[in-house]
Amino acid sequence: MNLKEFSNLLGLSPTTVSRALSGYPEVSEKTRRKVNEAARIHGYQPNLRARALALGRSYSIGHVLSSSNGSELVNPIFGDFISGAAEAGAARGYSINLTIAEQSSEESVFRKLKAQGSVAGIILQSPKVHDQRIELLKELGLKFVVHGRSSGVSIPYSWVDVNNHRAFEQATTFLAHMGHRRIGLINGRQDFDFAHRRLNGYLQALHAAGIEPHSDLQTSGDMTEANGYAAAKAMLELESPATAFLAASVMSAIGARRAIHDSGLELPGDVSLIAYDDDLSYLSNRQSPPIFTAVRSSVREAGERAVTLLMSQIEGQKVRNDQLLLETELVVGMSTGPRKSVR
Amino acid sequence: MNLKEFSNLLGLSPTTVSRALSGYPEVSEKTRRKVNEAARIHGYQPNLRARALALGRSYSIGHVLSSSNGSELVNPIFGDFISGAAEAGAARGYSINLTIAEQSSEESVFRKLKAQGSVAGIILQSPKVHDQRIELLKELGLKFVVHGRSSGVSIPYSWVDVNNHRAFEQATTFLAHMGHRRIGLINGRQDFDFAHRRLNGYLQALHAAGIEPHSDLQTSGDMTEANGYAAAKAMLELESPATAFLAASVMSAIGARRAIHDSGLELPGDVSLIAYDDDLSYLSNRQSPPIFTAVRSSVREAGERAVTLLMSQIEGQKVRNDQLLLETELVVGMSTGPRKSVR
DNA sequence: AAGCCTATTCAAAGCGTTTTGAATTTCCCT
DNA sequence: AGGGAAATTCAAAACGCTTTGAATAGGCTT
Repeated sequence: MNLKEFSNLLGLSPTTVSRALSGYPEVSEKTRRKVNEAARIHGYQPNLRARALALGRSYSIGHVLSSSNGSELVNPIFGDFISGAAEAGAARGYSINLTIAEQSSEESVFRKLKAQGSVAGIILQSPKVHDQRIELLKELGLKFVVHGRSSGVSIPYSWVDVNNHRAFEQATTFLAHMGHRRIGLINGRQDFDFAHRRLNGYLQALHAAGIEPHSDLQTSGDMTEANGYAAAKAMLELESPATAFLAASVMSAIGARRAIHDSGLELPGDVSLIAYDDDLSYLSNRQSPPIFTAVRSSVREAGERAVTLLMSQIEGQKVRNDQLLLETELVVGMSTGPRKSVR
Repeated sequence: MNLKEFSNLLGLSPTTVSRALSGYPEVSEKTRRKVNEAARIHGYQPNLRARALALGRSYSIGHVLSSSNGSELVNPIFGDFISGAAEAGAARGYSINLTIAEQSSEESVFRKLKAQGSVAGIILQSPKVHDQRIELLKELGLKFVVHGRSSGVSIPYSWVDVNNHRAFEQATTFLAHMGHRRIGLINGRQDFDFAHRRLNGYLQALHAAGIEPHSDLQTSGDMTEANGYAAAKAMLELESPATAFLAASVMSAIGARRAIHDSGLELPGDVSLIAYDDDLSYLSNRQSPPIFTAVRSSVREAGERAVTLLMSQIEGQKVRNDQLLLETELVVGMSTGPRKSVR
């Protein structure tokens, strides 16, 4: 059923019906009630495609997954992030439009999104260091919010990020205070901006504690269980092995834990371990006490915040460059303890 | 730039230009080349909203996440599944339209999707036993494919599913052949159909091996690390403890592994463990030998297959009820071994 | 070169909304 | 009762595309 049919049914003009449904003031209370009632009964809903065309805007938020020739891994935080984003969007009648693109064709996908007018705005996730996409989106005039920041990009843009620097500085300091001096960093991939910032936080804390950084004690790679295992294993087999670890995700922490057990060591008796905890719903570290001592920030919340920021940009008239820095919370769990004196 | 402007630029009518771009035969090769060239140069792309309206159909595939009052966990397989789905969709110019709804309002979301004509079809995930949504979608006349099946739904519908029954039967039999008779099942939530089928496969294998099932050795719950831990822990503390486990996901298997270590036992020396492996990209069990012995089927592939099936339903004229049963592969890894004679 | 058929191109209508500007109704005051 | 302002309602245009049915150009045949 379309608007014309529906308004005929009521003996009203399409104009009035449309206005009644959209809550415009120039329609009498009586007819508004009548219209709403009838809409409910007959199940009439304006066709979204026509509406989008007439209004010249779309009610969806774009998100482009990058597949980089199929080999790249799906971001483990994607599910929680997008669920938060979808929730915040749904509250204002927006849905998420998901596309996938190889890295090489990502630019053309953005251009297409712009030309086709299929999205009202875009959420950009996991930016690299000096991420090209930010400049591209600005240039295209698309509204967007970045989840994370990109060092080296100088133009202003909206973002929501966690204070990764501070989180890792704090975690490192915590370990140093417990007497650890051989602290292994199991970081995410170096080309991602957040990993870059985490490394800096780690280094700064080491410096403050008067500890010499060692390249043997720093690795980076995909945040998988397997990589966490391999990294920790290697650092435990050093001549002067690590006595504590800092893992960039609970997943790598789990791998590190396996390496520790495999080496016949105990957690936290022999070795300490702090994880960065995205508070993923399927990987909860919220029991009390938490399994892992962790610096925690909910990625689901970040998704909500990012979309909320995007909304205000879409619905407001002028381009804004809002920025939101979320702080992590240090939760002490069962994976850290003082350094064993003898080893 | 819109079609009218663009065609003026070329000195052609909108009709011809539109046809040239869509590859219709009644336009000369020469003008087609000219049009395509110009489109490339000026970056013209037909507005998708207008196109969708004119064509009366949309180029997106709906997926409704259920949030059930915020407490429900994001499905851990969601990321990989949707990435596969998006990839298969992108190949044919479709994108994924993501909405979130509380369980109570899910029905109205589907109705809205239908009335607003915003999607060409729907992917339904993780059906419950006797899932109401299937009948609803049929009734609404929406095209859809279910990832999984729903026992108790008798009307025909399209689905892509893994042979969960056979997978768990096979895994259980494998353990039984190694001498295990106290095999603990750490299952997913019982209301999900797949968990139901897995239980049946497990029971059937026990029966075939002449092993009496025991309710102490069967748990079900969210497939998290924490639940895997708790379940395994409890089964190891029984008077006559489990000597082997069957975990419904790698995540719960990781929890079970922690429980095993916590109890001072060795894997696979003292206890064996088989996981159901969705082949998630961030939770890879693909090293050789694999960490866990597992029954494996890629959920990413399932996403691709589901969308492919949906496409043929959308683009074909008649409603089809295609069904695709994927088999799992048993991979032997480092977590299983013969039952220890003494214990 | 005229005539006819086919290959191209075009003008206009339609998709289902929203919105502008005009027309109508209602209400109140004198 | 008549007039004017305010409150409602309406007809028609617009959004940017696709497609129908008509018109024109082009190519062959005689």
